[in-house]
Amino acid sequence: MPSDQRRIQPRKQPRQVRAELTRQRILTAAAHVFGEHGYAAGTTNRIAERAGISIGSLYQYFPNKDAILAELLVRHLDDGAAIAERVQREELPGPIEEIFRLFVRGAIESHLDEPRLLRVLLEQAPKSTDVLEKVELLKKNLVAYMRQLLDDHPEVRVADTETAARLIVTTAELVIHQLVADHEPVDTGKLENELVAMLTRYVRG
Amino acid sequence: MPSDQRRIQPRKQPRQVRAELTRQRILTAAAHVFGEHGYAAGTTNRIAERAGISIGSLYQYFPNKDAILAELLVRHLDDGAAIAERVQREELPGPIEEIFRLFVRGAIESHLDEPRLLRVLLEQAPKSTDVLEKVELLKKNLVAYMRQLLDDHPEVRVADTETAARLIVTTAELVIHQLVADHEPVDTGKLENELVAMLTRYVRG
DNA sequence: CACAATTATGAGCAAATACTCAGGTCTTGC
DNA sequence: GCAAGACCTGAGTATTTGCTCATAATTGTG
Repeated sequence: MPSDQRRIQPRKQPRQVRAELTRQRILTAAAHVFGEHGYAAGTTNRIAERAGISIGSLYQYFPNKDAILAELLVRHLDDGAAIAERVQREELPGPIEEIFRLFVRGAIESHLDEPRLLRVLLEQAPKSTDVLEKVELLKKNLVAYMRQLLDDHPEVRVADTETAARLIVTTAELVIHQLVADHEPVDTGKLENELVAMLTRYVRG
Repeated sequence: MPSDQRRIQPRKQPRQVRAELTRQRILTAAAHVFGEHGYAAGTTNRIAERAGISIGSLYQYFPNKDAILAELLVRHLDDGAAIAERVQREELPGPIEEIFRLFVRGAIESHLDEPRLLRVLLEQAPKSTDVLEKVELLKKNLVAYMRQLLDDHPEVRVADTETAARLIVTTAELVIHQLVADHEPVDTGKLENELVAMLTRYVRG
């Protein structure tokens, strides 16, 4: 007998084209609404209204409100993981500045559309065990990779590479989230340059 | 005729000792509850329960839920402003590293108790015009001061001091918020050292 | 002690909102 | 062209929660 996980799985797997289309509409609308109103004020009825469907349809594809936000978050995390892997797969004999630049640029790019949503995702996302683990895992991987990079690269001159790696990953993540979604957004080119400069000079000592 | 601002002012000014004591209890309880459950799930009934008073008493001193969180935020901002002023008033002919250290240490210290609350304050605080302006003002002052510092100090070698100042203030604020409240909190001494090192090396070029 | 002002109480109201379900409409396969 | 299943609808339900108000308890004052 299958375990009781009905509350997380969607009610129906879409089998017709219009169904998949409805699903997409819901997610797109949810991204907008959550980004605009935050999680609490982003009501399911508002999402359905924006998507141009009825509230009933929404609950045919998502068992509850959390599941919608969870799926948006998972998508973003998968994007981030893909970017990180891509960077890690490339050859990395060049100066550490170039490696930092690849990371920072990738991170900035993945935050350009829907910047407000992403802050909501990470700041107000319900602390449901499931997705939070995924967040932690991705971050731990990033920190671990960063630490190895610091350990191996000849240019690097910091003593505590563990703390340094954590600081670097945290800084890049937070600053990008904040400044991209800011009221008076910075020029992303400048942001990239300055952030890369800060990180590079830091590890060079 | 006085404008209709009854909804923001507390219902009563405390005139007896026990009243002021009740007010404090409410704020202390609210700090705990908001820090533990977040803003939305931090219900007024829960706050009253934790404070050991009735829900009615709570609404004798605060006109609504937002006002409680607003007062907590204002208190924190005033603390921050006081620290910033104190640092700015001191003589600053020394190396820029020492100035950064004063700032960073002050910021870390003011986040040591109730670190979770502070994240809630800045991340989920309702965007009520009133308090948000205070936040923006404090931040603008900090950025302005930092920029002047960068412009004047001989050690500094960054081209765009405006962007640099913004990056520095944002970085310090966010990283401290994040890492102090983290699941596996960093050693604050290490955090101070590494953060100061990063900022210093950045502006020295 | 009297009695007025201040403070405390908590059951309950009104509004918001996540979610259901009984019954429709559209698509598909034969 | 016609069932059968897939999809959609939206008024309504159950619950949560911010907040009120009539009443009671406590404190200050003469």
